[in-house]
Amino acid sequence: MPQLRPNTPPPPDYYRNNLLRVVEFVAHTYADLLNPRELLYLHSVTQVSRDAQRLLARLISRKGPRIREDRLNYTEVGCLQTQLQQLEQQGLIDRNPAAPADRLLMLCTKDELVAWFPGFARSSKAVLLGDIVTRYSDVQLHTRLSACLNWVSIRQAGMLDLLRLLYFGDSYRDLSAFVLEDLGLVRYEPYVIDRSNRQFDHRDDLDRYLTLRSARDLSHRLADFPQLAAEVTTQLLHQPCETRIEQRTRDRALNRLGHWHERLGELDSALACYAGSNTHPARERSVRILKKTGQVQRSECLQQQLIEAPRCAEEEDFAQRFGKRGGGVKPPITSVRLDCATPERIEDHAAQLLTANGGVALHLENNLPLSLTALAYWPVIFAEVPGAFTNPFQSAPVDLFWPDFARTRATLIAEQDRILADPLGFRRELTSTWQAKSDTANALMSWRAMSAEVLHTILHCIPHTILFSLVGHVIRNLPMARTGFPDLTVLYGPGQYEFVEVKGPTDQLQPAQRIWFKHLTRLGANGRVLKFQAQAR
DNA sequence: TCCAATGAGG
DNA sequence: TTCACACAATCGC
DNA sequence: GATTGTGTGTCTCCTCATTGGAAA
Ligand SMILES: [Mn+2]
Ligand SMILES: [Mn+2]
Repeated sequence: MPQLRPNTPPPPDYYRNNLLRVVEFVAHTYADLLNPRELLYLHSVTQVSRDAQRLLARLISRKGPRIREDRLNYTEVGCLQTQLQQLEQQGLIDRNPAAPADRLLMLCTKDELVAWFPGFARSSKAVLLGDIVTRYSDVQLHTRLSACLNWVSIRQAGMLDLLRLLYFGDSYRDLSAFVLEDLGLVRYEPYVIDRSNRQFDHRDDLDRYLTLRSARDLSHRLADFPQLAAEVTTQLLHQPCETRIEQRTRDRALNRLGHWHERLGELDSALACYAGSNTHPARERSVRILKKTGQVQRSECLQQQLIEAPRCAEEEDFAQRFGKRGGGVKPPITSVRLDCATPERIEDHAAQLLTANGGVALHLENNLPLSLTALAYWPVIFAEVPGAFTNPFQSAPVDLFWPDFARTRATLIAEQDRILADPLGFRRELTSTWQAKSDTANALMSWRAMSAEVLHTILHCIPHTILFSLVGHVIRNLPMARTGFPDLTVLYGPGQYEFVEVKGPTDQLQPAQRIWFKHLTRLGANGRVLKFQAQAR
């Protein structure tokens, strides 16, 4: 039930109510594991006046970290100064807080800088800013700017990050999720939140997660803090992990650190990182390093382990091919000379070429297998398995991309397969789900790419046996089936179709793409690579 | 004058 | 932050 | 030609206004 219209003012309490919903959910769900400081923060938010809450909700949605007071024009907030004062007294915002000079100056437009700091050479804003910074100290600039304008910043922004994490289950979404839903742009599956399986059961779980996340963030910015690499490495190697989310976060950070050490030539440290990680591509990297450093026997031994007990498809493919040039299975390749310079995307060029004599080429990539799987197994994906739905606004169960997703739901999948096995049932299930769930958020579904028309053409041209085995493969192997599907789905007519991966002159088939071709062959589907070769001169 | 980039907003 | 591409450097036959 | 490594671009709605820099 959309309650918002674009460019039409929402009810005065709209943004405030969204904020309070977050606060109430967190207070209700996690009261037992929040510390006194955090509880006090929640209390402060609920205690300030209605108008102050309205303003706070607006401030939270602004970019920050510093916001100019003269840019706070909100009709629903009465007496701005009173509310600012109250928010400050409650410790929720700071007014005119100190900050590095260049940051403060960025609050001003270029025209304002010219007016307020006369005597500086007129040039680009960046240069002007640099000139002013070298002339004044941070403190001097603060007093000078305070005479011209006022600004505020949200205090304890970390508290709001925590609120977002506990409400949404991740840190990527924010209060705009409410708006998108209320505008009717996104719908959400009406699942029931599993109150007996919280995302974080004890304070320890939360703390471990936060520690891991900061380590992970650091592993992304090692270039800025190279001196911290060693410390983070040892910390991660000794970090206990209890849940699989923790394990995965830790593994990915370790893989990143390993890669960093590799680039610096610190191969022993790299090996240590990879040894502590249970996730691809840790063992592949180890095989390479061992080979490169002359430890041939250890390298081959590990490679043998990968072949005998691969942890994922990528490992298996790597182990089969490493050291054997031109080894492994190869998809059929058609080579074409690239005669004219093509300003357009190479995939579009290929699409035109392939459909010159009729048919339609769709640039869907992974959207084809994933969206079809979403439609075919919708009830399986949103089945209320214990612990799968712990937060509002989920577009998938927590474990959608975990290796045992399908095992946990084996019975449900088998039931759904009985419907899908029949060609008519398959078609009915997909089209009716499309209509019933249109625009409902599903991590596998791209509603834009898989329009009703596209879906009908696909069902019309690709044989049922192929589609059925394709989605069956995907739902059972989501971690690997998520990437690498060929660029183009080309539909010529009933029973006449092909999946085409387009390659430019310098492009090479990627491991994930090779793996998909392997499975397409096994499933009996038509697939090939269309390679454009540079014009010989 | 035009334009791309950015941010605010529903 | 993700995935896939573009491009460069190197390897091995 | 195959392989490996590295850097990059486009994204999670869509529209409007503002800003700052460049083209004309
Ligand atoms: Mn592609
Ligand atoms: Mn391609």
